[in-house]
Formats: sequence, structure tokens, C-alpha cells
Amino acid sequence: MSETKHGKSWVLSIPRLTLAALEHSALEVAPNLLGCILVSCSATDGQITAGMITETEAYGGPNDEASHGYRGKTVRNSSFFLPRGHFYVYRSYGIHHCVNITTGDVLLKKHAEGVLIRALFPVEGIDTMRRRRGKDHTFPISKLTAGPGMVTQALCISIEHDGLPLKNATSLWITQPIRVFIKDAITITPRIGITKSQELNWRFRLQATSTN
DNA sequence: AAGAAGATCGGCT
DNA sequence: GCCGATCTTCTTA
Repeated sequence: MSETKHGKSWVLSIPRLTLAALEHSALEVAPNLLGCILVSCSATDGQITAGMITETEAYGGPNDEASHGYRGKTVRNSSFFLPRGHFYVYRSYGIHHCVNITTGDVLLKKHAEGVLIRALFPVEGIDTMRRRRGKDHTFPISKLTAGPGMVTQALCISIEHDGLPLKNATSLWITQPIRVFIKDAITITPRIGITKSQELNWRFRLQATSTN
């Protein structure tokens, strides 16, 4: 266990996800990130916040019109074109941020691709998350990080993390999965909030539990 | 040059 | 369920 100013931190002792785990297509990696823990150690307030990934979406490749990389590289999406293992953070609707992790073979990658982290189940720093989200102690844990904009707000993820490599990062990283899930626990559906390529079932969600 | 759309969220009806 | 907030990119609505 590692010490923080608020006591022992459980998540700091969990091994990180290896780059090899990201060296596949986004579609293959997206379900594999379910059960991993996204950990944030904020440079602003030093607080550790973390949540188990419960919902992901794959984006990218040559035929995904919903992908930010579909029409090529721009200033905004350039991090999406980085090799596997980098965070791509963008501003959504002018207000929120969304966080992706890039995937793909480091040598063969021809198109931008990555996994959007859409939801977490909080496991550490819950009071900090509530404060950042402007909620009081009565706010249900299961709704704290139940959307991509909420995830970044609760974990203090913003443009400053855009392009950050997760290897050796001290402010933001992903752990190895802490549980093994049976295949039936994962629900596969079309992606949310898009108008193009809606026919692709590229969204992966852990089945609802007793807590949500 | 101007307008629409977008990987969202929260408040209001 | 609908709408507004607010910023970047793409299209010409």
C-alpha cells in the first residue's frame, strides 16, 4: 500500500496495463478495458481519484465515419494519431472533455484509432469526485462517473493530458483489470450520441450490478 | 463569411 | 423528452 496525505491508497499498488495490451485494434481493446482502473493523481490538488472502467466505445479505422480521425489529422485531434498508449483528450460540445486511449500496432498503424472511456465505477477518492462534480455526500456513487464528461470532471482530466503517454505517467494511467468477467456480463450495443456509422456495435458495457 | 453539427450534461417541462 | 451552454471543425444548409 502506498501512503497519501489521506491515508493508504489501494489503487497505487495495482500493476499498470502493459502497452502490449493496447497493441490491437480499438475494437479488440475496448472490451478488454472493462474492469481496468483509470487512476488520476491530480497535479492541481494532489488528490487520487480512480474508477473501474464500466463502459467503452471503439473508434477509428478506415471505415468509421464517426471517428474524429476519419477525415484526417487536425490540430484538435492530432493526439488521436499517436501510437498506442497515449491519451487523446478533446473538448466536447465546447463544455466537457472526453478521454480516449490510443490503440493499434506501433508499426502498422495507418489510421487513427482508440477507445473512448465513457463510464467508471468509482473506487477511490469518492468525496473528491463529489466535490469536483459539485455534488454533496448524498449523491449516489453510481452516478458520479456515468458519462464521458462526468469521468473527466471527476478525475480532473483536461486538455493538459492530451497526448500524454500512459507509460510512466504520474498523473493519469490505467491498471491491469482487477477482475475477470464472463462474456455474458458484457453488453454490446451501438455507440451513443453519433449520427454516422450507427450500425456498428462498438460499445461495450459491464452488465448492471446491484449498485446501479 | 456565416452557419451547422458534434463521441455531452443538467435543468426544466 | 427538449433545450441551452459553448468551442472547434467542416460545409455552404
